[in-house]
Amino acid sequence: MDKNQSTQRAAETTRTAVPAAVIKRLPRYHRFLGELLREGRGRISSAELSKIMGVTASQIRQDLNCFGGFGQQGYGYNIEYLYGKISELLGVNEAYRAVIVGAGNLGKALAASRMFERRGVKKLALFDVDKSIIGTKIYGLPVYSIDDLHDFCTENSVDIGVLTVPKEAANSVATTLVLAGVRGIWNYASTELTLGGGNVAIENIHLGDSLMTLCYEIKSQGEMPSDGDEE
Amino acid sequence: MDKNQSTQRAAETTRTAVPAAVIKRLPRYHRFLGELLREGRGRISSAELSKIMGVTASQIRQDLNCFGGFGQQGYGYNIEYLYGKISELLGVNEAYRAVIVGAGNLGKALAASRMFERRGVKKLALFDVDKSIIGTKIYGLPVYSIDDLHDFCTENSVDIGVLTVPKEAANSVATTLVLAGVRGIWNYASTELTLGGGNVAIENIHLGDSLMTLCYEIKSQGEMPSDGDEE
DNA sequence: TAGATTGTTAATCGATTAACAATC
DNA sequence: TAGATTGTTAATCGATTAACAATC
Repeated sequence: MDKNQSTQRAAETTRTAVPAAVIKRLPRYHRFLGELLREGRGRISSAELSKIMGVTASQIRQDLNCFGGFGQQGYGYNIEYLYGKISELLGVNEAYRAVIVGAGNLGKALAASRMFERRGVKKLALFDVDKSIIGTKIYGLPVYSIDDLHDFCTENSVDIGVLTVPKEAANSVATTLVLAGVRGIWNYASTELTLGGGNVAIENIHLGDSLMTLCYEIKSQGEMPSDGDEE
Repeated sequence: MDKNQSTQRAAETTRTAVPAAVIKRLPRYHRFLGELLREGRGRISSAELSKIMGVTASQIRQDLNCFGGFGQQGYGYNIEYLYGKISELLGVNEAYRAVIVGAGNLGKALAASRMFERRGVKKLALFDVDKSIIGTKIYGLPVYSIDDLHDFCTENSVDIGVLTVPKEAANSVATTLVLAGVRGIWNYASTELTLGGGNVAIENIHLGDSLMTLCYEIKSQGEMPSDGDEE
Protein backbone atom coordinates (compact mmCIF):
# COMPACT_ATOMS: atom_id res chain seq x y z
CA MET A 1 0.00 0.00 0.00
CA ASP A 2 2.65 2.54 0.99
CA LYS A 3 5.12 3.23 -1.77
CA ASN A 4 8.66 4.30 -1.24
CA GLN A 5 9.49 7.81 -2.27
CA SER A 6 11.89 6.96 -5.11
CA THR A 7 9.11 5.63 -7.34
CA GLN A 8 6.99 8.71 -7.15
CA ARG A 9 8.22 10.65 -10.19
CA ALA A 10 5.64 9.51 -12.75
CA ALA A 11 2.53 10.88 -11.09
CA GLU A 12 4.09 14.31 -11.00
CA THR A 13 5.62 14.61 -14.46
CA THR A 14 3.03 12.86 -16.65
CA ARG A 15 0.75 15.86 -16.64
CA THR A 16 1.89 16.36 -20.26
CA ALA A 17 -0.95 15.07 -22.45
CA VAL A 18 -3.21 12.09 -22.12
CA PRO A 19 -4.00 10.67 -25.58
CA ALA A 20 -7.59 11.22 -26.61
CA ALA A 21 -7.91 7.50 -27.25
CA VAL A 22 -7.20 6.80 -23.59
CA ILE A 23 -9.71 9.32 -22.32
CA LYS A 24 -12.45 7.82 -24.44
CA ARG A 25 -11.80 4.51 -22.71
CA LEU A 26 -11.86 5.81 -19.16
CA PRO A 27 -15.64 5.73 -18.67
CA ARG A 28 -15.65 2.08 -19.68
CA TYR A 29 -12.96 1.24 -17.13
CA HIS A 30 -15.00 3.15 -14.60
CA ARG A 31 -18.06 1.09 -15.40
CA PHE A 32 -16.32 -2.27 -15.11
CA LEU A 33 -14.43 -1.34 -11.97
CA GLY A 34 -17.65 -0.12 -10.37
CA GLU A 35 -19.20 -3.47 -11.14
CA LEU A 36 -16.27 -5.37 -9.64
CA LEU A 37 -16.42 -3.15 -6.60
CA ARG A 38 -20.10 -3.92 -6.06
CA GLU A 39 -19.24 -7.61 -6.35
CA GLY A 40 -16.93 -7.09 -3.40
CA ARG A 41 -13.70 -7.77 -5.27
CA GLY A 42 -10.61 -6.27 -3.67
CA ARG A 43 -7.92 -6.43 -6.31
CA ILE A 44 -7.42 -7.36 -9.94
CA SER A 45 -4.55 -7.87 -12.35
CA SER A 46 -4.36 -6.36 -15.80
CA ALA A 47 -4.52 -9.92 -17.16
CA GLU A 48 -7.83 -10.71 -15.49
CA LEU A 49 -9.36 -7.34 -16.27
CA SER A 50 -8.31 -7.76 -19.88
CA LYS A 51 -10.33 -10.96 -20.12
CA ILE A 52 -13.43 -9.38 -18.62
CA MET A 53 -13.27 -6.30 -20.79
CA GLY A 54 -12.07 -7.89 -23.99
CA VAL A 55 -9.01 -5.71 -24.46
CA THR A 56 -5.30 -6.50 -24.12
CA ALA A 57 -3.58 -6.43 -20.73
CA SER A 58 -0.91 -4.35 -22.35
CA GLN A 59 -3.41 -1.67 -23.25
CA ILE A 60 -4.78 -1.56 -19.73
CA ARG A 61 -1.35 -1.08 -18.19
CA GLN A 62 -0.42 1.47 -20.82
CA ASP A 63 -3.65 3.40 -20.29
CA LEU A 64 -3.50 3.47 -16.53
CA ASN A 65 0.08 4.59 -16.61
CA CYS A 66 -0.75 7.78 -18.43
CA PHE A 67 -1.87 9.09 -15.07
CA GLY A 68 0.80 7.63 -12.83
CA GLY A 69 1.40 4.35 -11.07
CA PHE A 70 -1.91 3.06 -9.79
CA GLY A 71 -0.82 -0.55 -9.52
CA GLN A 72 1.74 -2.54 -7.64
CA GLN A 73 4.14 -5.08 -9.12
CA GLY A 74 3.41 -8.63 -8.16
CA TYR A 75 0.01 -7.66 -6.79
CA GLY A 76 -2.09 -5.94 -9.41
CA TYR A 77 -4.49 -3.05 -8.90
CA ASN A 78 -6.53 -2.22 -5.83
CA ILE A 79 -10.01 -1.89 -7.29
CA GLU A 80 -11.38 0.64 -4.85
CA TYR A 81 -8.32 2.85 -5.13
CA LEU A 82 -8.29 2.60 -8.93
CA TYR A 83 -12.01 3.30 -9.17
CA GLY A 84 -11.59 6.36 -6.98
CA LYS A 85 -8.67 7.63 -9.02
CA ILE A 86 -10.53 7.26 -12.30
CA SER A 87 -13.60 8.95 -10.83
CA GLU A 88 -11.38 11.81 -9.80
CA LEU A 89 -9.72 12.04 -13.20
CA LEU A 90 -13.06 12.07 -14.98
CA GLY A 91 -14.42 14.82 -12.80
CA VAL A 92 -17.20 12.65 -11.46
CA ASN A 93 -18.53 14.04 -8.17
CA GLU A 94 -17.40 17.56 -8.91
CA ALA A 95 -20.95 18.66 -8.02
CA TYR A 96 -21.58 20.24 -11.39
CA ARG A 97 -24.94 21.95 -11.80
CA ALA A 98 -27.07 21.29 -14.86
CA VAL A 99 -30.19 22.54 -16.60
CA ILE A 100 -32.17 20.74 -19.28
CA VAL A 101 -33.33 22.91 -22.15
CA GLY A 102 -36.26 21.42 -24.01
CA ALA A 103 -38.99 19.62 -22.06
CA GLY A 104 -40.14 17.29 -24.82
CA ASN A 105 -40.11 13.52 -24.54
CA LEU A 106 -36.37 13.29 -24.36
CA GLY A 107 -36.02 16.19 -21.95
CA LYS A 108 -38.55 14.54 -19.67
CA ALA A 109 -36.80 11.18 -19.90
CA LEU A 110 -33.54 12.84 -18.88
CA ALA A 111 -35.29 14.73 -16.09
CA ALA A 112 -36.48 11.40 -14.71
CA SER A 113 -33.11 9.73 -15.00
CA ARG A 114 -30.84 9.20 -12.04
CA MET A 115 -27.83 9.09 -14.29
CA PHE A 116 -26.93 12.66 -13.36
CA GLU A 117 -27.02 12.27 -9.61
CA ARG A 118 -25.07 9.02 -9.82
CA ARG A 119 -22.20 11.02 -11.25
CA GLY A 120 -22.57 13.88 -8.85
CA VAL A 121 -24.29 16.19 -11.34
CA LYS A 122 -27.24 18.13 -9.94
CA LYS A 123 -30.24 18.93 -12.15
CA LEU A 124 -31.68 22.34 -11.28
CA ALA A 125 -34.48 22.98 -13.76
CA LEU A 126 -36.05 22.46 -17.15
CA PHE A 127 -36.65 25.20 -19.71
CA ASP A 128 -39.12 25.29 -22.57
CA VAL A 129 -41.10 27.61 -24.84
CA ASP A 130 -44.41 25.85 -24.25
CA LYS A 131 -46.51 28.15 -22.02
CA SER A 132 -48.79 25.30 -20.99
CA ILE A 133 -46.02 23.59 -19.02
CA ILE A 134 -44.06 26.61 -17.80
CA GLY A 135 -44.59 26.90 -14.07
CA THR A 136 -45.32 23.21 -13.60
CA LYS A 137 -42.96 20.56 -12.25
CA ILE A 138 -41.67 17.52 -14.09
CA TYR A 139 -40.24 14.77 -11.94
CA GLY A 140 -39.72 17.30 -9.21
CA LEU A 141 -37.93 19.81 -11.42
CA PRO A 142 -39.44 23.25 -12.07
CA VAL A 143 -40.13 24.18 -15.68
CA TYR A 144 -39.22 27.77 -16.57
CA SER A 145 -39.56 29.88 -19.67
CA ILE A 146 -36.62 29.80 -22.00
CA ASP A 147 -36.65 33.60 -21.74
CA ASP A 148 -35.31 33.20 -18.21
CA LEU A 149 -32.52 30.85 -19.23
CA HIS A 150 -29.71 33.38 -19.26
CA ASP A 151 -30.50 34.93 -15.90
CA PHE A 152 -31.12 31.61 -14.22
CA CYS A 153 -27.76 30.27 -15.38
CA THR A 154 -25.77 33.27 -14.20
CA GLU A 155 -27.62 33.48 -10.89
CA ASN A 156 -27.28 29.76 -10.15
CA SER A 157 -23.77 29.14 -11.49
CA VAL A 158 -24.95 26.53 -13.94
CA ASP A 159 -22.07 24.45 -15.34
CA ILE A 160 -23.83 22.16 -17.79
CA GLY A 161 -26.60 22.75 -20.31
CA VAL A 162 -28.40 19.74 -21.72
CA LEU A 163 -29.81 20.54 -25.16
CA THR A 164 -32.92 18.64 -26.17
CA VAL A 165 -34.45 21.31 -28.36
CA PRO A 166 -35.30 20.99 -32.08
CA LYS A 167 -32.23 21.44 -34.21
CA GLU A 168 -33.38 24.80 -35.56
CA ALA A 169 -33.19 26.23 -32.03
CA ALA A 170 -29.99 24.50 -30.98
CA ASN A 171 -27.45 27.14 -31.94
CA SER A 172 -29.35 30.03 -30.48
CA VAL A 173 -29.90 28.25 -27.16
CA ALA A 174 -26.27 27.15 -27.11
CA THR A 175 -25.14 30.73 -27.55
CA THR A 176 -27.36 31.85 -24.68
CA LEU A 177 -25.91 29.14 -22.46
CA VAL A 178 -22.34 30.07 -23.27
CA LEU A 179 -22.96 33.76 -22.72
CA ALA A 180 -24.43 32.85 -19.35
CA GLY A 181 -21.20 31.14 -18.36
CA VAL A 182 -22.06 27.49 -18.88
CA ARG A 183 -18.91 25.38 -19.28
CA GLY A 184 -20.23 22.30 -21.01
CA ILE A 185 -23.04 21.43 -23.38
CA TRP A 186 -24.54 17.98 -23.73
CA ASN A 187 -26.07 18.20 -27.16
CA TYR A 188 -28.97 15.93 -28.14
CA ALA A 189 -30.16 18.18 -30.96
CA SER A 190 -29.22 16.33 -34.11
CA THR A 191 -27.04 19.07 -35.47
CA GLU A 192 -23.53 20.27 -34.81
CA LEU A 193 -23.13 23.41 -32.81
CA THR A 194 -21.17 26.20 -34.39
CA LEU A 195 -19.87 28.00 -31.34
CA GLY A 196 -17.02 30.20 -32.49
CA GLY A 197 -14.11 30.24 -30.08
CA GLY A 198 -15.51 30.05 -26.55
CA ASN A 199 -13.92 27.73 -24.03
CA VAL A 200 -16.84 25.34 -23.81
CA ALA A 201 -16.84 21.55 -23.79
CA ILE A 202 -19.35 19.95 -26.14
CA GLU A 203 -20.47 16.34 -26.07
CA ASN A 204 -22.70 15.40 -28.96
CA ILE A 205 -25.22 12.59 -28.81
CA HIS A 206 -26.13 11.75 -32.37
CA LEU A 207 -28.67 9.00 -31.92
CA GLY A 208 -29.47 9.01 -35.61
CA ASP A 209 -25.84 8.31 -36.46
CA SER A 210 -25.86 5.37 -34.11
CA LEU A 211 -29.03 3.96 -35.67
CA MET A 212 -27.43 4.25 -39.09
CA THR A 213 -24.32 2.47 -37.92
CA LEU A 214 -26.53 -0.31 -36.65
CA CYS A 215 -28.23 -0.54 -40.04
CA TYR A 216 -24.82 -0.73 -41.68
CA GLU A 217 -23.73 -3.55 -39.42
CA ILE A 218 -26.91 -5.51 -40.03
CA LYS A 219 -26.55 -5.06 -43.74
CA SER A 220 -22.89 -6.11 -43.65
CA GLN A 221 -23.57 -9.36 -41.79
CA GLY A 222 -24.99 -10.97 -44.89
CA GLU A 223 -22.04 -10.01 -47.07
CA MET A 224 -19.54 -11.90 -44.99
CA PRO A 225 -18.99 -15.58 -45.73
CA SER A 226 -20.02 -16.39 -42.15
CA ASP A 227 -16.81 -16.85 -40.24
CA GLY A 228 -18.15 -17.84 -36.87
CA ASP A 229 -15.88 -15.29 -35.26
CA GLU A 230 -15.93 -15.63 -31.53
CA GLU A 231 -13.52 -14.69 -28.74
CA MET B 1 -20.82 11.39 -65.76
CA ASP B 2 -20.19 8.28 -67.85
CA LYS B 3 -16.85 6.71 -67.04
CA ASN B 4 -14.75 4.85 -69.51
CA GLN B 5 -14.36 1.17 -68.84
CA SER B 6 -10.66 1.18 -68.08
CA THR B 7 -11.16 3.05 -64.80
CA GLN B 8 -13.70 0.65 -63.43
CA ARG B 9 -11.48 -1.74 -61.48
CA ALA B 10 -11.61 -0.04 -58.08
CA ALA B 11 -15.32 -0.40 -57.38
CA GLU B 12 -15.11 -4.10 -58.05
CA THR B 13 -11.93 -5.03 -56.20
CA THR B 14 -12.22 -2.81 -53.12
CA ARG B 15 -14.77 -5.08 -51.52
CA THR B 16 -11.85 -6.14 -49.34
CA ALA B 17 -12.33 -4.34 -46.03
CA VAL B 18 -13.46 -0.85 -45.20
CA PRO B 19 -11.52 0.40 -42.16
CA ALA B 20 -13.70 0.75 -39.09
CA ALA B 21 -12.53 4.34 -38.74
CA VAL B 22 -14.09 5.17 -42.10
CA ILE B 23 -17.40 3.55 -41.30
CA LYS B 24 -17.72 5.49 -38.09
CA ARG B 25 -17.44 8.68 -40.15
CA LEU B 26 -20.02 7.78 -42.76
CA PRO B 27 -23.10 8.89 -40.81
CA ARG B 28 -21.53 12.30 -40.35
CA TYR B 29 -20.90 12.65 -44.07
CA HIS B 30 -24.48 11.60 -44.61
CA ARG B 31 -25.71 14.30 -42.28
CA PHE B 32 -23.72 17.09 -43.89
CA LEU B 33 -24.52 16.01 -47.43
CA GLY B 34 -28.22 15.81 -46.57
CA GLU B 35 -28.00 19.38 -45.32
CA LEU B 36 -26.27 20.58 -48.50
CA LEU B 37 -28.85 18.76 -50.56
CA ARG B 38 -31.69 20.54 -48.75
CA GLU B 39 -29.92 23.82 -49.42
CA GLY B 40 -30.17 22.97 -53.10
CA ARG B 41 -26.45 22.61 -53.71
CA GLY B 42 -25.58 20.48 -56.71
CA ARG B 43 -21.89 19.67 -56.37
CA ILE B 44 -19.03 20.10 -53.95
CA SER B 45 -15.27 19.62 -53.91
CA SER B 46 -13.40 17.79 -51.19
CA ALA B 47 -11.73 21.12 -50.38
CA GLU B 48 -15.00 22.91 -49.69
CA LEU B 49 -16.54 20.01 -47.82
CA SER B 50 -13.41 19.79 -45.69
CA LYS B 51 -13.91 23.37 -44.57
CA ILE B 52 -17.53 22.83 -43.65
CA MET B 53 -16.89 19.62 -41.77
CA GLY B 54 -13.59 20.53 -40.18
CA VAL B 55 -11.60 17.58 -41.50
CA THR B 56 -8.88 17.40 -44.15
CA ALA B 57 -9.74 17.18 -47.83
CA SER B 58 -7.30 14.32 -48.05
CA GLN B 59 -9.29 12.32 -45.55
CA ILE B 60 -12.53 12.92 -47.41
CA ARG B 61 -11.08 11.70 -50.70
CA GLN B 62 -9.42 8.76 -49.00
CA ASP B 63 -12.64 7.80 -47.20
CA LEU B 64 -14.89 8.03 -50.22
CA ASN B 65 -12.48 6.01 -52.26
CA CYS B 66 -12.79 3.00 -50.03
CA PHE B 67 -16.03 2.32 -51.83
CA GLY B 68 -15.08 3.24 -55.38
CA GLY B 69 -14.87 6.40 -57.43
CA PHE B 70 -17.78 8.63 -56.51
CA GLY B 71 -16.20 11.85 -57.72
CA GLN B 72 -14.98 13.26 -60.95
CA GLN B 73 -11.62 14.92 -61.54
CA GLY B 74 -11.80 18.63 -62.17
CA TYR B 75 -15.42 18.72 -61.03
CA GLY B 76 -15.80 17.36 -57.53
CA TYR B 77 -18.64 15.27 -56.17
CA ASN B 78 -22.28 15.32 -57.20
CA ILE B 79 -24.03 15.80 -53.88
CA GLU B 80 -27.23 13.96 -54.68
CA TYR B 81 -25.36 10.99 -56.15
CA LEU B 82 -22.92 10.87 -53.24
CA TYR B 83 -25.70 11.16 -50.67
CA GLY B 84 -27.54 8.31 -52.34
CA LYS B 85 -24.44 6.13 -52.45
CA ILE B 86 -23.68 6.68 -48.78
CA SER B 87 -27.31 6.01 -47.85
CA GLU B 88 -27.07 2.76 -49.76
CA LEU B 89 -23.79 1.80 -48.13
CA LEU B 90 -25.16 2.49 -44.67
CA GLY B 91 -28.23 0.41 -45.26
CA VAL B 92 -30.55 3.35 -44.79
CA ASN B 93 -33.95 2.68 -46.39
CA GLU B 94 -33.57 -1.06 -46.17
CA ALA B 95 -37.02 -1.11 -44.57
CA TYR B 96 -35.81 -2.77 -41.40
CA ARG B 97 -38.47 -3.57 -38.83
CA ALA B 98 -37.97 -2.66 -35.18
CA VAL B 99 -39.51 -3.20 -31.77
CA ILE B 100 -38.83 -1.21 -28.64
CA VAL B 101 -38.48 -3.27 -25.48
CA GLY B 102 -39.10 -1.23 -22.35
CA ALA B 103 -41.83 1.41 -22.34
CA GLY B 104 -40.37 3.69 -19.70
CA ASN B 105 -39.52 7.32 -20.27
CA LEU B 106 -36.80 6.57 -22.76
CA GLY B 107 -38.82 3.93 -24.59
CA LYS B 108 -41.67 6.41 -24.94
CA ALA B 109 -39.36 9.13 -26.17
CA LEU B 110 -38.02 6.79 -28.84
CA ALA B 111 -41.54 5.70 -29.74
CA ALA B 112 -42.41 9.34 -30.39
CA SER B 113 -39.30 10.03 -32.42
CA ARG B 114 -39.34 10.22 -36.18
CA MET B 115 -35.69 9.31 -36.31
CA PHE B 116 -36.54 5.73 -37.27
CA GLU B 117 -38.83 6.48 -40.15
CA ARG B 118 -36.40 9.07 -41.51
CA ARG B 119 -33.93 6.26 -42.00
CA GLY B 120 -36.45 3.83 -43.36
CA VAL B 121 -36.77 1.84 -40.13
CA LYS B 122 -40.32 0.89 -39.21
CA LYS B 123 -41.39 0.69 -35.55
CA LEU B 124 -43.87 -2.11 -35.00
CA ALA B 125 -44.55 -2.22 -31.28
CA LEU B 126 -43.48 -1.63 -27.71
CA PHE B 127 -43.04 -4.35 -25.09
CA ASP B 128 -43.13 -4.06 -21.33
CA VAL B 129 -43.77 -5.96 -18.12
CA ASP B 130 -46.13 -3.33 -16.67
CA LYS B 131 -49.66 -4.79 -16.89
CA SER B 132 -51.24 -1.35 -16.52
CA ILE B 133 -49.97 -0.25 -19.95
CA ILE B 134 -50.08 -3.55 -21.83
CA GLY B 135 -52.87 -3.34 -24.38
CA THR B 136 -52.71 0.45 -24.64
CA LYS B 137 -51.12 2.48 -27.41
CA ILE B 138 -48.22 4.89 -27.07
CA TYR B 139 -47.78 7.35 -29.89
CA GLY B 140 -49.75 5.05 -32.10
CA LEU B 141 -47.73 1.95 -31.25
CA PRO B 142 -49.34 -1.00 -29.49
CA VAL B 143 -47.84 -2.06 -26.15
CA TYR B 144 -47.57 -5.82 -25.69
CA SER B 145 -46.46 -8.05 -22.87
CA ILE B 146 -42.83 -8.99 -22.88
CA ASP B 147 -44.01 -12.61 -22.72
CA ASP B 148 -45.10 -12.26 -26.32
CA LEU B 149 -41.80 -10.83 -27.50
CA HIS B 150 -40.38 -14.00 -28.98
CA ASP B 151 -43.43 -14.96 -30.97
CA PHE B 152 -44.08 -11.44 -32.20
CA CYS B 153 -40.54 -11.15 -33.52
CA THR B 154 -40.57 -14.43 -35.39
CA GLU B 155 -44.05 -13.83 -36.81
CA ASN B 156 -43.28 -10.28 -37.92
CA SER B 157 -39.70 -10.73 -39.12
CA VAL B 158 -38.34 -8.16 -36.72
CA ASP B 159 -34.81 -7.05 -37.62
CA ILE B 160 -33.99 -4.62 -34.83
CA GLY B 161 -34.62 -4.72 -31.09
CA VAL B 162 -34.28 -1.48 -29.16
CA LEU B 163 -33.39 -2.19 -25.54
CA THR B 164 -34.55 0.36 -23.01
CA VAL B 165 -35.01 -2.01 -20.10
CA PRO B 166 -33.26 -1.82 -16.72
CA LYS B 167 -29.78 -3.27 -16.94
CA GLU B 168 -30.69 -6.32 -14.84
CA ALA B 169 -33.12 -7.41 -17.56
CA ALA B 170 -30.94 -6.51 -20.53
CA ASN B 171 -29.17 -9.79 -21.13
CA SER B 172 -32.23 -11.93 -20.80
CA VAL B 173 -34.24 -9.77 -23.20
CA ALA B 174 -31.32 -9.67 -25.62
CA THR B 175 -31.15 -13.44 -25.64
CA THR B 176 -34.87 -13.68 -26.38
CA LEU B 177 -34.46 -11.24 -29.26
CA VAL B 178 -31.57 -13.15 -30.77
CA LEU B 179 -33.34 -16.47 -30.48
CA ALA B 180 -36.28 -14.88 -32.26
CA GLY B 181 -34.06 -14.01 -35.20
CA VAL B 182 -33.41 -10.34 -34.60
CA ARG B 183 -30.27 -9.18 -36.43
CA GLY B 184 -29.38 -6.03 -34.57
CA ILE B 185 -29.74 -4.67 -31.06
CA TRP B 186 -29.72 -1.00 -30.18
CA ASN B 187 -28.77 -1.13 -26.54
CA TYR B 188 -29.71 1.73 -24.19
CA ALA B 189 -29.41 -0.38 -21.04
CA SER B 190 -26.28 0.85 -19.35
CA THR B 191 -24.54 -2.49 -19.40
CA GLU B 192 -22.68 -4.50 -21.97
CA LEU B 193 -24.45 -7.44 -23.50
CA THR B 194 -22.75 -10.78 -23.22
CA LEU B 195 -24.16 -12.57 -26.24
CA GLY B 196 -21.88 -15.50 -26.92
CA GLY B 197 -21.22 -16.05 -30.58
CA GLY B 198 -24.42 -15.23 -32.46
CA ASN B 199 -24.27 -13.18 -35.62
CA VAL B 200 -25.93 -10.10 -34.20
CA ALA B 201 -24.94 -6.46 -34.57
CA ILE B 202 -24.91 -4.49 -31.34
CA GLU B 203 -24.82 -0.73 -31.06
CA ASN B 204 -24.43 0.51 -27.49
CA ILE B 205 -25.64 3.89 -26.31
CA HIS B 206 -23.88 4.59 -23.06
CA LEU B 207 -25.31 7.94 -22.09
CA GLY B 208 -23.59 7.78 -18.73
CA ASP B 209 -20.21 7.44 -20.39
CA SER B 210 -20.92 10.48 -22.48
CA LEU B 211 -21.91 12.52 -19.43
CA MET B 212 -18.69 11.49 -17.73
CA THR B 213 -16.65 12.49 -20.75
CA LEU B 214 -18.34 15.87 -20.62
CA CYS B 215 -17.42 16.21 -16.94
CA TYR B 216 -13.84 15.34 -17.81
CA GLU B 217 -13.69 17.97 -20.50
CA ILE B 218 -15.14 20.65 -18.24
CA LYS B 219 -12.69 19.76 -15.53
CA SER B 220 -9.78 19.81 -17.97
CA GLN B 221 -10.56 23.29 -19.30
CA GLY B 222 -9.29 24.91 -16.15
CA GLU B 223 -6.02 22.99 -16.19
CA MET B 224 -4.95 24.37 -19.54
CA PRO B 225 -3.14 27.72 -19.65
CA SER B 226 -5.93 29.11 -21.89
CA ASP B 227 -4.62 28.90 -25.42
CA GLY B 228 -7.48 30.52 -27.32
CA ASP B 229 -7.50 27.62 -29.76
CA GLU B 230 -9.84 28.33 -32.64
CA GLU B 231 -10.18 27.02 -36.22
C1' DT C 1 13.84 -16.01 -1.87
C1' DA C 2 10.78 -17.15 -5.82
C1' DG C 3 6.69 -15.90 -8.24
C1' DA C 4 3.78 -12.58 -9.98
C1' DT C 5 2.73 -8.55 -12.13
C1' DT C 6 3.50 -3.92 -13.06
C1' DG C 7 5.87 0.05 -15.52
C1' DT C 8 8.08 1.13 -19.61
C1' DT C 9 10.65 0.71 -23.79
C1' DA C 10 10.79 -1.05 -28.46
C1' DA C 11 8.31 -3.09 -32.49
C1' DT C 12 4.18 -3.33 -35.06
C1' DC C 13 0.24 -1.90 -36.86
C1' DG C 14 -3.23 1.22 -38.66
C1' DA C 15 -4.88 5.73 -39.68
C1' DT C 16 -4.02 10.40 -41.24
C1' DT C 17 -1.85 13.72 -44.06
C1' DA C 18 0.86 15.33 -47.96
C1' DA C 19 1.98 15.20 -52.59
C1' DC C 20 1.32 14.60 -57.29
C1' DA C 21 0.23 12.20 -61.52
C1' DA C 22 -4.08 10.95 -63.87
C1' DT C 23 -7.97 12.86 -65.96
C1' DC C 24 -12.23 15.24 -66.39
C1' DT D 1 -6.18 23.57 -74.26
C1' DA D 2 -5.65 25.09 -69.44
C1' DG D 3 -7.49 24.74 -64.87
C1' DA D 4 -9.40 22.15 -61.40
C1' DT D 5 -9.86 18.40 -58.63
C1' DT D 6 -9.93 13.62 -57.98
C1' DG D 7 -7.68 8.96 -57.15
C1' DT D 8 -3.79 7.00 -55.24
C1' DT D 9 0.83 6.37 -53.62
C1' DA D 10 4.29 7.54 -50.22
C1' DA D 11 5.48 9.80 -45.72
C1' DT D 12 4.10 10.87 -41.19
C1' DC D 13 1.93 10.36 -37.21
C1' DG D 14 -0.33 8.09 -33.40
C1' DA D 15 -2.08 4.09 -31.16
C1' DT D 16 -1.69 -0.77 -30.05
C1' DT D 17 0.81 -4.78 -28.92
C1' DA D 18 4.79 -7.41 -27.43
C1' DA D 19 8.55 -8.02 -24.51
C1' DC D 20 11.13 -7.72 -20.49
C1' DA D 21 13.57 -5.52 -16.75
C1' DA D 22 12.20 -3.47 -12.34
C1' DT D 23 10.11 -4.45 -8.13
C1' DC D 24 6.57 -5.72 -4.96
